[in-house]
Amino acid sequence: MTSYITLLKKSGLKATFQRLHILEVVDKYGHMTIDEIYDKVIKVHPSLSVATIYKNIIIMVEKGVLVEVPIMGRKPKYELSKLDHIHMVCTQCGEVEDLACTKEMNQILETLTKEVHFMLVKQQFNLYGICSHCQSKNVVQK
Amino acid sequence: MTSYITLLKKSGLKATFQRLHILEVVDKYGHMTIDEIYDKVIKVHPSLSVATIYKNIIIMVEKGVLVEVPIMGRKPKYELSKLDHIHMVCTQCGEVEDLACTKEMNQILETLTKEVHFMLVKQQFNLYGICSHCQSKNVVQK
DNA sequence: CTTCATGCAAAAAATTTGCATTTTG
DNA sequence: CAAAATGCAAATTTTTTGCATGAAG
Repeated sequence: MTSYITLLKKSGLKATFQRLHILEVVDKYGHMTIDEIYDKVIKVHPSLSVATIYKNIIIMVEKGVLVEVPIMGRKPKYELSKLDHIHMVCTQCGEVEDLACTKEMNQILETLTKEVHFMLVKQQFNLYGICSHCQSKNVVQK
Repeated sequence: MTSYITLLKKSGLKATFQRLHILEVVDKYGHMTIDEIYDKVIKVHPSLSVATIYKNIIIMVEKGVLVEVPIMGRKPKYELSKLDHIHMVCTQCGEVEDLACTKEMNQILETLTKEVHFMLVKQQFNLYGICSHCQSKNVVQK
């Protein structure tokens, strides 16, 4: 908790309970949509208003505390800022899992973008498929 | 034009003027948001309704004719289906350019996902940065 | 005690739906 | 012709805004 406070203050934001709860929930679940965050936070803080969620997500993304993870065919999710990594999106259950980027990949991308004079700042990789959990569920059901 | 007709019919969709215009516009500009598509198509087909745009984007994505390209902090764009490739998104002008995937990258991803038992079906890579065009504009302005 | 954040309600924007009419194959 | 698609208007859903009140530093 105390680390979230530091994080917010470093970013020039006041450490309100609403923000702390949002960060806690996002951290705990890894990747969440706005309404998933709202549903979770309202349980521990029933007076929370949707407007506050929206305002906070927006400002925390602006300040770099959160990162928006856009996903094909679904609502975007949000995660805590961390080193660039790969997202494995399960097209069945919608869950997102992280995978570390390899050094080789980063080098390849650096080379490729340099060739076309694109000033690379950030990368987002989404892999779509079926997660191991859904795969085993599918086998059982058949 | 005639190839779009074939494409639609192969996908089990009737080749209406509305759909042909949508495909033409998306093909011409590469990557477009729903309202960009609407704005362009309405010029050649003024009676077009927004509902038709939505219905068609949805069904053409379902049928695999179009692909949704989700983008951090912006509305999703749509493109014609083609081999997986990398998107370079300019954070300044919002334009999206394509970059071919390399064989090495695909192999790395295959290995990585196999390790964690993720059944990989499709990939989407977004690189965010400043396109060469905006870079030169920026220099001039300073 | 000043600045910033919240919550509420209203407004605006984006998307979806139902249905009568038209178009396509 | 039958099936599918369109256009319109209304209904939902999602997001944004303004402002009075309350909390944080």
